[in-house]
Amino acid sequence: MSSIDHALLESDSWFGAVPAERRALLLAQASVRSVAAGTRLYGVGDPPDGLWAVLDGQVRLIGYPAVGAELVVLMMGPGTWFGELSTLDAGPRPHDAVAFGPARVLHIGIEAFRRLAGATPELWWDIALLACAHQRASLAFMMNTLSQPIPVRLARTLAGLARAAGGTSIELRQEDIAAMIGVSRQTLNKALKAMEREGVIAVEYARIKVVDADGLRRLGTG
Amino acid sequence: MSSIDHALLESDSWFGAVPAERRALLLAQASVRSVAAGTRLYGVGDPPDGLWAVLDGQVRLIGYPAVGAELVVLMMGPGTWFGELSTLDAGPRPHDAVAFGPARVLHIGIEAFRRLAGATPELWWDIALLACAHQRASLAFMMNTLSQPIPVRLARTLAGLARAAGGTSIELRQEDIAAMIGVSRQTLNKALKAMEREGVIAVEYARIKVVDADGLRRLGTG
DNA sequence: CCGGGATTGTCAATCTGGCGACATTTCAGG
DNA sequence: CCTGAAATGTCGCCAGATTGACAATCCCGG
Repeated sequence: MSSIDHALLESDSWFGAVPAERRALLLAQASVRSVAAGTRLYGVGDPPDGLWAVLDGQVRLIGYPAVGAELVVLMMGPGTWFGELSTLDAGPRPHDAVAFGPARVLHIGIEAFRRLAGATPELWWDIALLACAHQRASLAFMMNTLSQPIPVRLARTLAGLARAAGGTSIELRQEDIAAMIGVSRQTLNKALKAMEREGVIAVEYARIKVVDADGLRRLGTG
Repeated sequence: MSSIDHALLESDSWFGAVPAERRALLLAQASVRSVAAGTRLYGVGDPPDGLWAVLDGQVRLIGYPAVGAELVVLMMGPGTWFGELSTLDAGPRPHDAVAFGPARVLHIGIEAFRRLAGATPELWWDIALLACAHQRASLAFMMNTLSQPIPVRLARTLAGLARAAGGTSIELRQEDIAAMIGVSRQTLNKALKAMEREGVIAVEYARIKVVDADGLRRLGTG
């Protein structure tokens, strides 16, 4: 357990707001898993298996709007907690959680969580607030994506990805970014190139570097 | 208070699952409001003002993706509860709630709810489950809308509207339905006509009648 | 250091949906 | 029953996105 970076976890706006004694309860029950690239932590329809957090690497939440189609619902970087919805309402998982690249994750099994929450019901309250935060993020995502011109969607998505990655380097194929904002790879490439010409980002191989974060925010307010 | 239709409210999958004694607590604090068409019950950014339910008519949740643009997030018919997100996390309203047509709504003020929940903390649990249900609905909506061909989105939306209306008659202008699935009125009209030719629906003036509910489901599974 | 698979850059052809315009139909109110 | 406002049905045109194709570039493993 000594490998858990407490400062990182507390930097998360949700976990950081959970009182320290309950944070300790959760962490005491958590196990660290190192997973290979592409590992599916859970899948659509699975029964609840507890709470997760990203320690290193990135985890994607992926939905399936239709057979053969994928939609990246959310991309999560270190410090982010997820999996609270099924933990709360005991319903099936609404999406896949897949490790993008090798990752280290924190896992609290559903039985362990229920045991904890049985003794400390405030934990239910805590993850309800996590659910609220994710609900707001979902709504914001819908607003971002629907009926917005592509450059704006792209700017907002990149800003979010950069924040999730905790830096200025976004390690994603253009194809993945295209899927996130719902356009073809070719169209995305054109938009990226246009943004690069404005000096806001630098397009590299399987990577986008944010050169001018303020410029990105400005483009996202169009 | 005698004008509250208990059978209607209990038919809601969330409220119906709340234990009867807590349902009674909530209803005892609720006031009935009759509002004119277009009344805004609350708006984006407002502080929390409690829980609501639709008794008669319809209420739309509307977001604003950009200046001048509207997005109907959710359309709610009689029996539906809403407003739990801000009630739970005390954050600002993420969208407007607007009465479509004259409506009767149930309202439990935020102070009243907090007083109730102070004495009966299980109420927090209850509305957390409501939040979960809405989160799942949001995710489903995202799957429906993003990267789905128009006929599929239309079929799913109509199926949902028919269910919300509690029958086979959907009383909406084509312009409103178009806004819900994010297309122009003209495009929607074309899709409606195509669906009518397949014998699944009947298009009337400011109204859609579902003729073949099974056929609608089939089209929504494309 | 070199070859092959993966990723990106770019083009032309095609298609889809948005938009403006306008005729037609329906409804409500005098 | 008549009239005007609201809603629907249908054009054609156009901007922009998709698709398929292919060359160029990059990275990794042997």
